[in-house]
Amino acid sequence: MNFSVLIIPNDGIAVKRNSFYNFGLMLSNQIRSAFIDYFARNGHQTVPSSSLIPYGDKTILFTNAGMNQFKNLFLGLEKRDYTRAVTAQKVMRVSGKHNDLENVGPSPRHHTFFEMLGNFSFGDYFKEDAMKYALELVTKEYSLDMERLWFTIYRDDDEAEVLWKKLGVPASRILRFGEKDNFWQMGETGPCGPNSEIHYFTGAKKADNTANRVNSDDDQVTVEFWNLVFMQFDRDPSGKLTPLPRPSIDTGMGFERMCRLVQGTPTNYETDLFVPIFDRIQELAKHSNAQRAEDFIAYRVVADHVRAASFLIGDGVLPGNEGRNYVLRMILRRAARFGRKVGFSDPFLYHVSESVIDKMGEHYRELVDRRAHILNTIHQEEERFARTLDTGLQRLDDIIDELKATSTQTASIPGDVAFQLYDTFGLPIEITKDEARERGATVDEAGFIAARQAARERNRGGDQFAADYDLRRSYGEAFDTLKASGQLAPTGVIHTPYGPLSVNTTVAAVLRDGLMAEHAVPGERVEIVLPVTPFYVEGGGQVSDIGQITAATWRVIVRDTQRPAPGFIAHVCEVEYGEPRIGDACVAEVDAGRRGDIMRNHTATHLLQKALRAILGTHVAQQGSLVAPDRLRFDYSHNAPLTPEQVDNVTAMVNDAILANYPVTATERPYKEALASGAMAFFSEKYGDTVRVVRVGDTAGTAFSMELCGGAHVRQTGDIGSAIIIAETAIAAGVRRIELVTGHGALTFVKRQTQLLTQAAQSLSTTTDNVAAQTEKVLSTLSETQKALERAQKELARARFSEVFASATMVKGVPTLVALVQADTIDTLRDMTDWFREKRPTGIAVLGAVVADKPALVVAVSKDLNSRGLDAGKLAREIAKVIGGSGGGRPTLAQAGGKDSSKLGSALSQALELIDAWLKA
RNA sequence: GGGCCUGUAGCGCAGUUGGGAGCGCGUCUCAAUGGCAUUGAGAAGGUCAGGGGUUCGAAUCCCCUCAGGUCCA
Repeated sequence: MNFSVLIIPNDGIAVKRNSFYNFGLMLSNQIRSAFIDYFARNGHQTVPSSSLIPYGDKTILFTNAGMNQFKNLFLGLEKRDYTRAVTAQKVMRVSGKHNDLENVGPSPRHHTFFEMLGNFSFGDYFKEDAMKYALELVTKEYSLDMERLWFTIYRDDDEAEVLWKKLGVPASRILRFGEKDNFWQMGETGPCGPNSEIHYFTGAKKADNTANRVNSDDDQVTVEFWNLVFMQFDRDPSGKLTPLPRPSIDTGMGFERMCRLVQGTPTNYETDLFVPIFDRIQELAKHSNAQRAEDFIAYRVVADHVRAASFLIGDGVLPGNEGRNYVLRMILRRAARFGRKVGFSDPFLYHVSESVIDKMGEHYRELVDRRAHILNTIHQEEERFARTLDTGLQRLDDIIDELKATSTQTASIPGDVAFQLYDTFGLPIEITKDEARERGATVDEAGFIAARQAARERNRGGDQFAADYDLRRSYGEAFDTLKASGQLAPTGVIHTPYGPLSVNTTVAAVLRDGLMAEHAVPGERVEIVLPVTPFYVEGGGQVSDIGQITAATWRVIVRDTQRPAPGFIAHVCEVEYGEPRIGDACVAEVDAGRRGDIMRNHTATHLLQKALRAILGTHVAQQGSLVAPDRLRFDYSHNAPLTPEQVDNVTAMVNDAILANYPVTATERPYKEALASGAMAFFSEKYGDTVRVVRVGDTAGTAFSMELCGGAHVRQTGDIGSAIIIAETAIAAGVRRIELVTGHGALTFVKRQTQLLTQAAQSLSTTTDNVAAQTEKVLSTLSETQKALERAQKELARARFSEVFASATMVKGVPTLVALVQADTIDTLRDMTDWFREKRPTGIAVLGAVVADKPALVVAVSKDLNSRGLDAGKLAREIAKVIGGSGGGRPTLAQAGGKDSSKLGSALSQALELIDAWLKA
């Protein structure tokens, strides 16, 4: 190890400032597990980190806090069988009030990706216990010094002060701050409350351990590391706070900071989370220790960004040009850029990623499971960036050449040009500057910044997520009311999508835009809630069921099925006749034919995925899927088009599985056990503690396919009938899409293809077997005939031209041909002027013809006559006026067109007059 | 979601107030050589991404769509 420890002298307060390599301090993995174990011992359910891609939450780009996955619990929309939880949560923050990408690197404490340790109480314990746990963990487990701790509380939260004191915190260490620092809220409305932050003094001199360093942004001697949020109010749209019946706890501890504090390092980057990554970079760069110290900013940027990229890709994000895909591309390119700065010229980030996977893979298994995919994706993006730089630099070189050619002074690249290179061609300004410097040119940086500012202002977009929360809130209220009144079971709607497709039940509620209504009238669009429903709700790519609900006096058509909150299912209906009312007995029936088609396609999706992995390799991972009645669409990671053979092989494997008529079974199992048995789980899907495993294959032996899936499937693969791939396309870099039809869809497809083939055969007067050969024959005959025709037309035109050529005259000693000819195309006219030129190298030809019912003129003037002021373009323009059109062209050859064919003759005679007049002058 | 750039022969590309679709590489044929490398001559190959509009006339100007690139939210 070539890591040297920064020893800071201390003047007497107990402090640990040791290298973890030398003194066996806690390593990051131990620091993480100490947190989790501590809360697990205290009755908390250990919940795995959720994906960085937020599930079912369109208001955020990335998971940005530990509480994200519990949002519905805090909002009261969801219940789980535990009331205390502890997590180590993967978190991404790229932009926001406290975070700017530009800070990452220079700043000792900003990261894009980091981990958030948190304990949560959902209406279980509150302030006092949360504080007690926090203090005990920090002082006993992490052995931080009580003398160095500071506690901030919200201005009005007297209770917090009393409780901290009760736990032994001196009053002098409890500081009060306002909303900005110590009041937390999820959004404009909803749960909120005061919080209390714990800070730690890291300085060496006792005299510096003062209150004014707490929450001082420019001084990181005293750092905040844990925020305890006391969720105790609900804020309504008017801003009024009402106490929550069951207050909750949400805490977040910055893991990297805690590692820094426990390991006593000057910044997060000297902890064992980053040092192995730095070592790898140094090894790859072949840097000396001095170079490594010199380039610390680049090391930090590369390490941070590769960490973030590895985790993002591990959670299913691919580099792209919008949303979170763009963020991934941006950080990868920023890392590559900093890499170039310190001497890397070839792709290297994917090698750095190896060290990230090695370091973090023990806790985050997805990194190890998707190692090849992660490394591959990073490598590809590095190469793509290299190509972008190549074309950008080429363009820049051309610009510099031009500047140098047009000016004798030092070439200066205008700001807007530099900005265009960046904005349009992706060439970073730093690289533009470097290249310019090497070529002895400068860049107008102020102009660049101004251009970028102007572009930002142009680009102001609109807000999108406004109404979402209010709507969710009204559904939540309706849901609570229905459960309270007993119209729905305490767990919500009983969902039976895998059972019989028709059930007898009663209407629990009629909703209009999420609000409770008494009844509905014919033609109206409402949502009907039933205590039990067989309707499938869109999920896992499978579309919602449609169908009907019928009662003695009314019937509604179910157009869609939605789940506004977990356990709450609404049927979007159109009233056909009668007036549905709450309490009416009714029969809910799923459109069974359509559902059958959907199930065939869903099971076929599993077979397809298995076949693709078998034939293309295990890097094939689902990127998205649509299971509709008429077809299925399957997007997966793979970086090349399938060859026809591969398509054949995949089709054969899927159909063999269908013909094998494997049974399809679904079982509920604990998540971990399911994974251990080899079931495939997907990126960005959210799974509960128990999962449904869909297995295709005989009960004995290895399964053909096994996936976690909540969808509806056929009972035997034979039910699928047959499967046909109808399209194989690219949808993004590294992602391909297959469309496939089964059952009725396959029949329809084959029928259509057969019809087309039969029609083609009939048109060709041959049998279907001979269509290909016959087509080839007809095409070659056609092409020969066309050529023969062209030759004949040309000969005819030549013959006509010979006649016309005889009428050529001498005007003022210049051979001149002005004539009305027969020609089928303008090209023929032009050919004729060429033939004239062959015979009379010096001369003028003006030919007119009626082409496609319109008058056309071609004027040819030999080059030597141009110098005498004769211009074909001018002449064409002039005489075109006569036929009601206009024309133009080059000085030697021009053409004109018009509308009035009857005037062609007079146009030609005018041409003769003009030529005569011009030659005279 | 918005801005900008690009889309022309199998591949890489040029195409200038709108007026004759080209270049290089590759492919095929013939010839020189005993054969290959090579050289020479010739040929094939194009819905100018797609659709609509303006114009006598559109690869070129305008609008829409699609695909790729790129920046921003």
